[in-house]
Amino acid sequence: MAGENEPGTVRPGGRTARVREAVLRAAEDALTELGFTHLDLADVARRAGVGKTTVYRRWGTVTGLVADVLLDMAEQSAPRTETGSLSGDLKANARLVQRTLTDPRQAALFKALIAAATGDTKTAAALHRFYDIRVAEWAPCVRQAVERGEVPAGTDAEEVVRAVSAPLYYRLLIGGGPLDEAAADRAAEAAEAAARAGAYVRGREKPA
Amino acid sequence: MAGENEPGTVRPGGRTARVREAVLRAAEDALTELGFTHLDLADVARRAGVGKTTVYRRWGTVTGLVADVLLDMAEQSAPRTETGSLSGDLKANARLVQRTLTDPRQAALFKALIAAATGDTKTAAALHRFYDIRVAEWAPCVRQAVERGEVPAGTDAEEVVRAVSAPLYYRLLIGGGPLDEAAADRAAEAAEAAARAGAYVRGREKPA
DNA sequence: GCCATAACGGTACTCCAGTTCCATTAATCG
DNA sequence: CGATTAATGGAACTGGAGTACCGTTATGGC
Repeated sequence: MAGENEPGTVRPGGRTARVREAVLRAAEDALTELGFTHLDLADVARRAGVGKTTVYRRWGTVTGLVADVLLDMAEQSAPRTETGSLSGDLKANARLVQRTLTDPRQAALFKALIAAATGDTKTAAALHRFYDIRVAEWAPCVRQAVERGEVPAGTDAEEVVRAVSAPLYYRLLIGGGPLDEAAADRAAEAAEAAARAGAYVRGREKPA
Repeated sequence: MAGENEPGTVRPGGRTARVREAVLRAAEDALTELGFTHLDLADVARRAGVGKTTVYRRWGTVTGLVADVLLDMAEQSAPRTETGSLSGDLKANARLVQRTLTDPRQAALFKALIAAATGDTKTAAALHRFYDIRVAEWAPCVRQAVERGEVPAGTDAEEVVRAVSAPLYYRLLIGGGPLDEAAADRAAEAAEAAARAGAYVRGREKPA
């Protein structure tokens, strides 16, 4: 995550790009294995087969490196499945999130990313961007439900998608209950029920 | 968070207790001001007016100290308000959480606590305990709603309370939208609508 | 293909988080 | 109140995270 005229901006090709790739991959591995707390930039450099001077010059701090990891992750997008019904789509989304947060390696990585974002504004912005993109990919299924009349007009599609994820992340980070398929299905059903009841209609004065 | 026969267990009175108090207060201040990332135990010792050797001996690591802060916070409980209706109670809860997470100092502290918990099992356990207690304090208002027939029998009261908080914490840590009263009210309404629809009934096979 | 220089990488250095050691203080038991 | 020793706290030490310096590599423009 280089600043204004930081190294890597004038000659971004060839070696510079290769170094970035290697360092970001190494950073993901290190975050997964060690977590945010025990991350050491010299260790990342070693894993990447790169001089530690380079890592310190281009990324500077652990949070700065994590911010760049997030920018990189935001580019690769995963396609969503389509089931035809709001219930089916939301459940598919919930299960995808649940599987991600249950996989030991991915769970560790996401925890590390979120922890890093709590301490640095730029990292937080990169995290928001990452999730905004992911949420936007799933929002269309809610808009289709609005068109089909399953859900009130004016419903905030993004907010419904976030409502599916929120309880699952709550368990991952805060509450710590089981993160199983039942939890995923409950999250999807709750979001759907709330959406049908009009809880996510934008700019109301009073509840329906 | 002393282990089996760590210092402080044989003679817990007098000075030892005073040191613990001073260190925990100083740790809260430091976490609030600097965040989890930049916390330094020597700095905490200085703030507490205590030898840094003592802090390292009794708490060892930053996450260890945070775990003890959480155990301490879990003891002091805040009473809830009662409005008589489920809608009113959940909204009161949502607004309380929203105000906490909006206050700059408290928000910083909670972010730091959650970030610390992502990296250490014991700290995570202490965090779960803290929130289990807070959730349990608010669960009765949902149980009363079940008795009044506002919500289906078999509804998991704790899960409803967690559902109110989840979207607010999602914004704080992950999504980053506005954390205002409208967001709080929406969270409360959504949880209520989902609860009425039976989304939080325990041990169902199929959705209602 | 050649030049100017952006970017990398090794080495040596600094500084402070975390440890070790031991003298001092005071909590608990009788 | 006095003895025992748990617990604290100062001071000196150590290792490694982060920095500075400078020679080497190879990118991008001509």
